[in-house]
Amino acid sequence: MLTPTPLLPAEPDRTPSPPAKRADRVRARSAARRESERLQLRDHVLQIAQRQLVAHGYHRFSLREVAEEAGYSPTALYRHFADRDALLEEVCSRYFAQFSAVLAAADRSATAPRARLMAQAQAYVQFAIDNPAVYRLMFLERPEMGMGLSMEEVASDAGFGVLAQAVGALAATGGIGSLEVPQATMVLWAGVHGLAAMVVTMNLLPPQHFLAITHAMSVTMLDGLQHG
Amino acid sequence: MLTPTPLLPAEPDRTPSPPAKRADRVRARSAARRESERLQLRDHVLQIAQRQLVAHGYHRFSLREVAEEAGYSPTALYRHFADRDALLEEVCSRYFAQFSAVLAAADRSATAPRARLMAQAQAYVQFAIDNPAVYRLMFLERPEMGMGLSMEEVASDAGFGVLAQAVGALAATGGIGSLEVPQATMVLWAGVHGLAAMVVTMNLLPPQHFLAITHAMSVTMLDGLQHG
DNA sequence: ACAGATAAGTTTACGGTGTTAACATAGGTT
DNA sequence: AACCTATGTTAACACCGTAAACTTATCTGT
Repeated sequence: MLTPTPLLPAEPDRTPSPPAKRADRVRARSAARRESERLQLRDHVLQIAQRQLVAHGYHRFSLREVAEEAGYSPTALYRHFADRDALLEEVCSRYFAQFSAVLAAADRSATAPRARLMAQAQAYVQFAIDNPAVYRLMFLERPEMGMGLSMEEVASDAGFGVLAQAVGALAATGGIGSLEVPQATMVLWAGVHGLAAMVVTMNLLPPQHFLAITHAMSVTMLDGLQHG
Repeated sequence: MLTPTPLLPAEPDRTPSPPAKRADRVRARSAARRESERLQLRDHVLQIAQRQLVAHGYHRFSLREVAEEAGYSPTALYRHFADRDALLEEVCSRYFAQFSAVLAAADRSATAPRARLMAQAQAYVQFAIDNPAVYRLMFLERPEMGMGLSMEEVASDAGFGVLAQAVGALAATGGIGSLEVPQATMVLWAGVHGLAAMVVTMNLLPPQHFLAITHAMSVTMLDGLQHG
């Protein structure tokens, strides 16, 4: 009379494992399923947000429109993201992974430190050309980014590890003159960042011109570091 | 019976100038007064917009709030400005004048081309540090800026005339190696623009650090140009 | 001098945004 | 069976930029 599931034979102790664990297992599996559903939904929403960001551009991005395309009411998204900014932050972090992968690939395309840095610069600006709205979101529209780091912390951040490492390699060959590695890293980063910012915010020149200028800037800076 | 102003003695032909001009004069003066009032109002609104822009930052800037502080209904501003963007555009253009004055002053603070460019770079980043919201508005939030110019047009634009001229002077002393003046100008501009963009969008380092990096970047680029 | 045009301001209203609060409900837990 | 929690919903709030209609003062032509 204590059997709680009268419809099923209950089949007690089919496995010799410690008793009363079966319920725990289904419970765990159900929890896992719910969790996976939750993640799947998050992923779905994030994919849509991502699509709309690149499609409509940064300024037109709207939480309500994401919700509509996802088939939810606007407020439903608040169960999964704190607010609009948090959602964009997540989109951001996904692209950060992709971005650093692109830079790493460019870095691997050459062996000499100088060539590695040239390739990275080219890939950096190319990424901005390919993903203007995303680059804008990642680097131009997040006032809370960083918030008082030291230069070393910035230069050795995960996103710029590839850059800092290549600069370190260049330094080992005596290629950065009197500057320290963090300073040189910041200078190089700021340089390409300036070009990328121009690409994504003002369209005064066609993209391939920017790639040419990127080349000119890279050789200029690398030459300058060497003689500093 | 043709005298149009009966309340006044009319005092005909007090001056030997051609007759029937008096009415025209008061009309002209009244028109001038109206025009001046209009300009004064525009100026008033623009000053408030300017203040709110630097006070609340770019993202919080609101046309309605400007109207309220100015003592008008929100829609009243539409008699004087086409829309919100036009208003910001005017604020922008005022700062452009100030900005290029700052750069020109820095340029005059030295005589050697290289020193002039160093001073300009420092003043450039300093301006961004002093007016982050304004710099953002001027260079980061105007997608319609430029719209397909040639590199020569950009480099010789009024705002960058000082820069381009100094680069020209540097070129005359053989200081920019194999690059053309427009390319070298763009490279230098993009470099400081990258630093300025970092200053106004992410606060990862205290401002004086950015000035130090600006110095490092300037010498690096100028050295690099010389050996290119 | 008077009628009409013009300019500058108002109120009202529309469609959009992000976000909060109150409610509904299905699922798992006890 | 009762309860709780997670996940949705709808309704509502406070903004935003902007268009349309209306009011009113000023200037203008006859």
